[in-house]
Amino acid sequence: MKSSQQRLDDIIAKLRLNKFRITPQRLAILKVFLNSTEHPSVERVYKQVRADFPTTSLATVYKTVHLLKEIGEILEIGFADGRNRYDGLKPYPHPHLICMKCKAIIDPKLSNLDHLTSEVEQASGYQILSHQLEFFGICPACQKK
Amino acid sequence: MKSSQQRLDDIIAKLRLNKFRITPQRLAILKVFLNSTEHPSVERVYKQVRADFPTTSLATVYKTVHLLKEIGEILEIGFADGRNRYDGLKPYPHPHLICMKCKAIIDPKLSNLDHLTSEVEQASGYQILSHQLEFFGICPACQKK
DNA sequence: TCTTTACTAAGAACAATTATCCTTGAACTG
DNA sequence: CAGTTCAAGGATAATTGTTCTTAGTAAAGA
Repeated sequence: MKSSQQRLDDIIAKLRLNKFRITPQRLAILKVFLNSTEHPSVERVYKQVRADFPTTSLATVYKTVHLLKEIGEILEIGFADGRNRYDGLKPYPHPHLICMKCKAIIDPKLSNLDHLTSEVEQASGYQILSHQLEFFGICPACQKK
Repeated sequence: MKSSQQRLDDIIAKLRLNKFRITPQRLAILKVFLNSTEHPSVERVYKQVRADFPTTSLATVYKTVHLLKEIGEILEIGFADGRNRYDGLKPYPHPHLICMKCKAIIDPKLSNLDHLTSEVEQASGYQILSHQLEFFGICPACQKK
């Protein structure tokens, strides 16, 4: 497991390489992602960043999220109602387990899905580039209520 | 495989049973779903229904979609950008294969996923109620271009 | 028939996201 | 270390997909 600091440095290098500027806002947003295990929403990131940079605008957060998504350093977890969430720790396709009550999102351990992907690829003729797998349920804490 | 007519009758019976009225608009919307293999969007359904009922409002389509979702007769396929699509032919969780270029959605053949679900359920303590699995790629037709 | 209730249409309202427009500042140049 | 330049930020308007509100209509029950 790469350290968070190492990862941050790598991303900064990648941004520089692609001629994107390293601004304090971008750094602040990036750090929120690299230190969150709870798959934050844009709103959540915005609030967190505002704590340190009170003048940051929501548009900047959206732009940065878009940028980070673009260079493949965060993963978007899409929802039907538009309340998207993001994963900055494992920015590659992997399953998520979502509590329908408290909206908590965790990463379940699960044997890998590569064989499924190639099964589908073979049968369909599609060239598969990515996938998304979500389980919806009730977490242990919410079950007790 | 149940016939489309049989399925329509069943849904009508279910609506009646739950004291929902059978209106011409609802029938028209329902028929669009039962005759579409292409996983239509709300907009698509709206256009189709307008052909027969030119005064129907978009809100009615949304409401009916919501209702049908509620009683479990259509499946919502959620997208991060809000362009949701629906499946009225197989209203239970099953994988989808989506072309990132032309947005076509098909149902790939795939061995079942129940073991995955129970694997996750065991490991996490969550009570899993549903899941969603999508593969993103390029369809054979779009690959040629 | 009268009454009640559910439903529809239309447009307003909403929330998440994106675009616009002007200003600022990161990073390259000399 | 300035000076310059263009990408990025801030504020806010616009857009998009969806839901709510209101008033009118039609169906079912008394």
